[in-house]
Amino acid sequence: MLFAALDTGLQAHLVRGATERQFENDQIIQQRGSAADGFWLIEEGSVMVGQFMPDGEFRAIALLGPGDSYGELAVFSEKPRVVDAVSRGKSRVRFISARKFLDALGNYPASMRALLGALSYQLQDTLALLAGMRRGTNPARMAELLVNLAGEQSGPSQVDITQQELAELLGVTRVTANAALAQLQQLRLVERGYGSIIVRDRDRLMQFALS
Amino acid sequence: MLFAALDTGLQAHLVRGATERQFENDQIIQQRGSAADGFWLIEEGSVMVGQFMPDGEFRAIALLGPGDSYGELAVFSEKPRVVDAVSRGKSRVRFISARKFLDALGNYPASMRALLGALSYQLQDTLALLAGMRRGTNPARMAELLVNLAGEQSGPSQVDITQQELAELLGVTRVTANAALAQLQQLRLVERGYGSIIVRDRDRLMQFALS
DNA sequence: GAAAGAATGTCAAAGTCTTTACATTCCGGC
DNA sequence: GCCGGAATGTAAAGACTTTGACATTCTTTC
Repeated sequence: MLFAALDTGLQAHLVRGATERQFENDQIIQQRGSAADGFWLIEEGSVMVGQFMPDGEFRAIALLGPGDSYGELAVFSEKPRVVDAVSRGKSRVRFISARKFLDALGNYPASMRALLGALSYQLQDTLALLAGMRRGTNPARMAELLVNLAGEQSGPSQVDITQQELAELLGVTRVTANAALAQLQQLRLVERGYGSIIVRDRDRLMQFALS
Repeated sequence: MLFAALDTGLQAHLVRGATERQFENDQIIQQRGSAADGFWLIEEGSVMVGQFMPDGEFRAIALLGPGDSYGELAVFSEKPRVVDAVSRGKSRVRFISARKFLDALGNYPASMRALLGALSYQLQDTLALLAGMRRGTNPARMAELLVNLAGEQSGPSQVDITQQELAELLGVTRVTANAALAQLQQLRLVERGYGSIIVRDRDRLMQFALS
């Protein structure tokens, strides 16, 4: 995330001057097409970023949690926002205004360089994702997604997410997501729960994703 | 492209100090995983950027032409390159070394800010593409691709590209690409040629892509 | 603890894409 | 002008995904 790339002094300065806001479940935080007057920093809860299609379908891009930021891109590019953001459950976020941010950034040239690096890294990552998108079977893509969601720890861990949300992140239907999970469960890599997935063996799951 | 975002004085300075190189058809210009010691600026010909999959299949990401640059991302992020680049026909490119570039960039703070903007814009664009690409029928995705390739002019225009290359850009087989083109042709939106596609009506094609 | 809502499990039909294969058409070089 | 390689056109079988539908299980809320 980009906010994390900033100088810690700058981070603290921005957080101090930022207003806090709360959002309820399914409440829309930012809408596609709106002007970019700032960006958000998640303090508590989680936010789903994606696009609502004309037919009402939601295509998710990322699931963000505490410490993650979003909406900076539109600030830098000075273009309207291209994604919608929806609160997932209750969430508490800080809004950092564009003007304040850009003004302060001028005093931290090193952070500007760091931002360039972080942005480039993320674009590289996204381009690689774009190329590899249709590669691999659905269970393999699901495995990769779960590895990312499970985080760093190598032991068993629980990911609180519905199959519908997993399907939206993969861009498939719930039926397909369920079938993929069933296959991973048969291999004893994960276990399906109600509103959660337990990752039994992160290492083997990652290996499966690459096959 | 990012190079175009730089100050014209800086552009000229970089081009002067850059070595020129020629590549033959299908020659590999940069390989995934290699270190980023600089970036390329296309002067003549065109370059296909993408990834070679383990099974030898090529998954294309973008088709670049004269004036376009690539390879800057790895320079900024200081990570290995994530994409392969292959010359399409003969091409002439300039190699701009990373050290020279980063040194010079320090003297142009405004260009640094412009780069942030350009990078953000491109990441926004790619993210939107990622969300949109995941679904939509193949003819619609083909229509969108052709609109991008055809460029700005609204009259009929010819795109010199094979169906195999179009298929690689979409991530489908040639059979599917051909079927999609056939459907677009039936609607009189495009015309299939030998090694080229004629875009008959760019506006209606764009409209079709969004349906 | 009963009811309502949310989430999961499953099935079958319909549609789409890939794979494999082969025929045809176009273009450049001799 | 002919020939060979490159590119396109097409067909059929098989695999996978979506759609629509319905049953079941789990959780929360009165």
